[in-house]
Amino acid sequence: MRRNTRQRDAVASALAQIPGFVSAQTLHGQLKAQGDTLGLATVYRTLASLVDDDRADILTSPDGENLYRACTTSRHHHHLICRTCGMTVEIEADAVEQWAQSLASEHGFTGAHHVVDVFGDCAACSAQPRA
Amino acid sequence: MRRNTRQRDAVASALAQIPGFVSAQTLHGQLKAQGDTLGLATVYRTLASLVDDDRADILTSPDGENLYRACTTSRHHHHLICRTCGMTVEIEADAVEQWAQSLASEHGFTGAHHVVDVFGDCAACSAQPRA
DNA sequence: TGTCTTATTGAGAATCATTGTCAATATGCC
DNA sequence: GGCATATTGACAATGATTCTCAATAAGACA
Ligand SMILES: [Zn+2]
Ligand SMILES: [Zn+2]
Ligand SMILES: [Zn+2]
Ligand SMILES: [Zn+2]
Repeated sequence: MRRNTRQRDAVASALAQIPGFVSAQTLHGQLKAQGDTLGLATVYRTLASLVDDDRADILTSPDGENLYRACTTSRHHHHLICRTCGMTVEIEADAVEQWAQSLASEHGFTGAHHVVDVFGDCAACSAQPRA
Repeated sequence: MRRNTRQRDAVASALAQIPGFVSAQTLHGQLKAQGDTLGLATVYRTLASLVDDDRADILTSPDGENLYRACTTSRHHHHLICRTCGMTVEIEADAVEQWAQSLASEHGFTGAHHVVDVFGDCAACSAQPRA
């Protein structure tokens, strides 16, 4: 049974207030900065459980860090991510799901998962001069 | 200037003989097993330079490891990867390319790149009992 | 409300891929 | 051959993530 704890709420609500993806480390830092005291390991565990419950998204940044984001929907979806400001658009694309599914089965693969993310510069960031 | 060394050749040819993606660690292990002596750091550096020269592909596995593969084509493509044995199928899917492209432009994104990889267990590995 | 079971926490150690250090070595150009 | 320097390798260092395990607290139940 999953118990409700102060820490779990703190992590979930902190995550919900952040517009883009954050790392566990950063989230932990922000929580501590605002007075919440909780262990880093707890943040990792809580984020993992949120992902497990489809209440958060996870993705690996180009430099190998795991980033998390509160899900607005629990349905499977993909992302369009601004590599400059981190702004994220959630994407649902049945065509891609079906493509991935049939691709895997055509080649005899089972238990297929897929990673489909699009990175670019959003309209706002495209208009800015280089950072 | 880039110099040709025994180690670079060893890494490049070892990589070329492997059908799928391998980690730097694994490749280093195989090289040592076949008698080549070279440092792990050298394998990392050489693989990075191969990627830099577009002579190798790199991707990050679901568990955060960097995997490398000798490029057979310089054309843009995706992969269907066995998470057990690393066997890889190269995929070209214009539909996905167009989808990603139009998705990005619909949302005002510029300079879009995408990550599209499918992981699963290949037919051979699916037939095996659990490792 | 009090008790009990056990999920959860937290501080720090441990893991593990990857990168940095730097003296020793080897390559390409003359 | 000789030189400048790119490269190597053994090892330390980094850094994110996970593990350990005793202490704590959530929730069920009486
Ligand atoms: Zn942006
Ligand atoms: Zn999908
Ligand atoms: Zn396989
Ligand atoms: Zn593509």
